Amino acid sequence: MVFQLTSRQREILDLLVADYIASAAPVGSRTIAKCYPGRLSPASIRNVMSDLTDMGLLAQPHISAGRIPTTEGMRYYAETLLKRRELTEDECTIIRQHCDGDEQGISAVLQRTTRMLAAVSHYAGLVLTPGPQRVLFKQIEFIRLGSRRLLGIFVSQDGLVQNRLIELTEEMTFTELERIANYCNRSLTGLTLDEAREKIERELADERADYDRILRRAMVYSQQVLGDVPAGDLVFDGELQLLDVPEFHEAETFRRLIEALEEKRRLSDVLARCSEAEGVQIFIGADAELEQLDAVAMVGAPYMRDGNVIGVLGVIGPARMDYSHVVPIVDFTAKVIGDALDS
Amino acid sequence: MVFQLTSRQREILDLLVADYIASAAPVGSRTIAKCYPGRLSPASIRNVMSDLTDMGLLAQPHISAGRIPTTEGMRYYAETLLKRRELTEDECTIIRQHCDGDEQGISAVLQRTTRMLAAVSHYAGLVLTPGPQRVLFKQIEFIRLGSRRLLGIFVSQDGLVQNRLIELTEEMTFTELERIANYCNRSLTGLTLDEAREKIERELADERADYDRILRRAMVYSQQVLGDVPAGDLVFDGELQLLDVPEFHEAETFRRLIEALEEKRRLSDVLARCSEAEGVQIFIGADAELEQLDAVAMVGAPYMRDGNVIGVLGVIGPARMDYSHVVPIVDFTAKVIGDALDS
DNA sequence: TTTGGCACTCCAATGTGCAGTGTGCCAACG
DNA sequence: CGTTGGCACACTGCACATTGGAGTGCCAAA
Repeated sequence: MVFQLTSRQREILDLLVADYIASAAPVGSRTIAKCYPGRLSPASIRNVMSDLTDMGLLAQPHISAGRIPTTEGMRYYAETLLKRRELTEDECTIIRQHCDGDEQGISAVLQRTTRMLAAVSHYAGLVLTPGPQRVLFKQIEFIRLGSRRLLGIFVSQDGLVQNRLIELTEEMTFTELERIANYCNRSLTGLTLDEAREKIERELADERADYDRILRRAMVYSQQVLGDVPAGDLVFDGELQLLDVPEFHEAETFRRLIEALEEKRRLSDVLARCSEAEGVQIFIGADAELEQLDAVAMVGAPYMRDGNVIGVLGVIGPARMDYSHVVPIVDFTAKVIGDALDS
Repeated sequence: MVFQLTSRQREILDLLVADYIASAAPVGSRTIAKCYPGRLSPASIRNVMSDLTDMGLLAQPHISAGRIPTTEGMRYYAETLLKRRELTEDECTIIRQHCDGDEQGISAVLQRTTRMLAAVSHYAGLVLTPGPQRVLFKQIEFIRLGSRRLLGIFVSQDGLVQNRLIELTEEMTFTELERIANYCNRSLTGLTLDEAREKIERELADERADYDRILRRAMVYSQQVLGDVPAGDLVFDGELQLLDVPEFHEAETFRRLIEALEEKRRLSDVLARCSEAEGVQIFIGADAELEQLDAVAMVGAPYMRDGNVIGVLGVIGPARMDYSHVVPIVDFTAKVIGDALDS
């Protein structure tokens, strides 16, 4: 829905939302009048507020209370009125420090980023790690742990490491293992995880490949290793900080929120939508297709490696979030992460 | 402190605590009288309760309310009066299923165990993984990721796998790497992690070892890999279930609890005490040296491998916990885990 | 179009009364 | 002497009424 608002309506909506974000309480006409630059009387402001209510941008909790923005109103605010605050030097430094990959692989970097997002925003931080379409196969190796045990190790191009124990039905010599690893590496290098899995499927289905018992093993083992890679995982941190937010003070509300977040499947859909867009996106309430979570909002941005979107990061908090603060944080973090990951 | 109670006093304390555990509310004399086998009048029971109050085993929230057990009273109950419930067949099966190592290494098993403990007890489950004195070195390997990058992989005897990326200052050939790995494995096998680290320290300090540049590298690299092993880590699960407990309903209380749990250092001390004892231990309130956590209790038991205690597992919940249920769960789980880990 | 005034609505805080539950003490009982 | 019933008293929790404050909507005047 597109709204055509007069400049006065916009101004008042802006002031009202700003006040609501700070106070979490319904805002009355007098409050607005006090800080209105044009010195309008409360009565005039009431008229405007009444119009905005009719349009569905504001609502009253009860007949004689102040107004609070509806989800629609918040969205209009976020899309049209929001003024970004500049980040301080300190904040930039903190973000850069935490995202700086100290060469310990992408998952460690992303984990630290999640924590940093939570700390800087004071809400919950989240990061969606690259999905199987994005993870690039680099190398697979097999280490003998005993006569009948293997450790399979997968390394992605960004340093994601995954290992899996494999129980053998028959012994394998060192040279056989070497041959297996070589074969896998030769035929899978450069593929995405999805493509690699598919290729393995095909080779296993292909009867002719049966001619070499060893190569067949190679496929079976790498299938096991690759099957375990938790690609597209959703990492959270700082959920506890949401307890400080009045909206989630009550045990039951907080619990429902956390449980909804745990249900990662659905959240992933939202994040997928986010990764198609460019730059920061704001999802508010029902927008996010998270039923019963209309008090919740998410600020997310895709992050890239070498020009391709590979994941999403962001912040989850109350719909009444301090967007002017959070948006630049998320935006900047996504950029920094991208730079850190670029090869 | 040792209390000498008459059998009547014991009986009444038992009934009172049992009722309090079920109701979470102060218990009056009439309530006790109703289910008292010897058919005493409320007045007589009041006398006994008054005595128990003087002894510090019971307390009154206010002058004319029922009694609730003090921490001291709970401890007496746990140590002297507690009758274990037998586990049902179902519960045994569930526990066995979840502890059954499907050969994916000790950390996966312990993680699943934590979750299971939380699910079965309806409180928070916790597991302290083996510390550096307990983890046995089995193998270390180095994989070339590029001309100047290594992946170091450490495998413990129980299948704990740890990997670390290592940035090289100069190239290494495949054979050099092989020599390094062989040297490490030869000199460290069978040691505990602590011993291995110490030995590496010593060799590095020893100037004579300088005669071989390669062997010196071996020590430096393995030091990096072993340094990363998160030994003695504390794993939690099901904290959210504590929100259902009336004691932790309020945001602030719950928050403090979780924060105290996160402060793992102090908790580890308690767990260390637990691992020195044999069988299930119950820590209630200040007992646990966790200030401001007098409403909290922990039921813990050490678990063993091949006869040696290597870690602790247990349940954290309200002091008013259903011990008769939780104690056998923790006890049985520790035994099952021990069996699963025995080689 | 803007403004001040006024009646009206509703919430939140406060006070009051009352029923319920529990204690402590005492005198009586076996 | 331990046990019991009775009684005065204490405190909570709930329902209910009262009040002050904040806010709206509408209207008439500027």
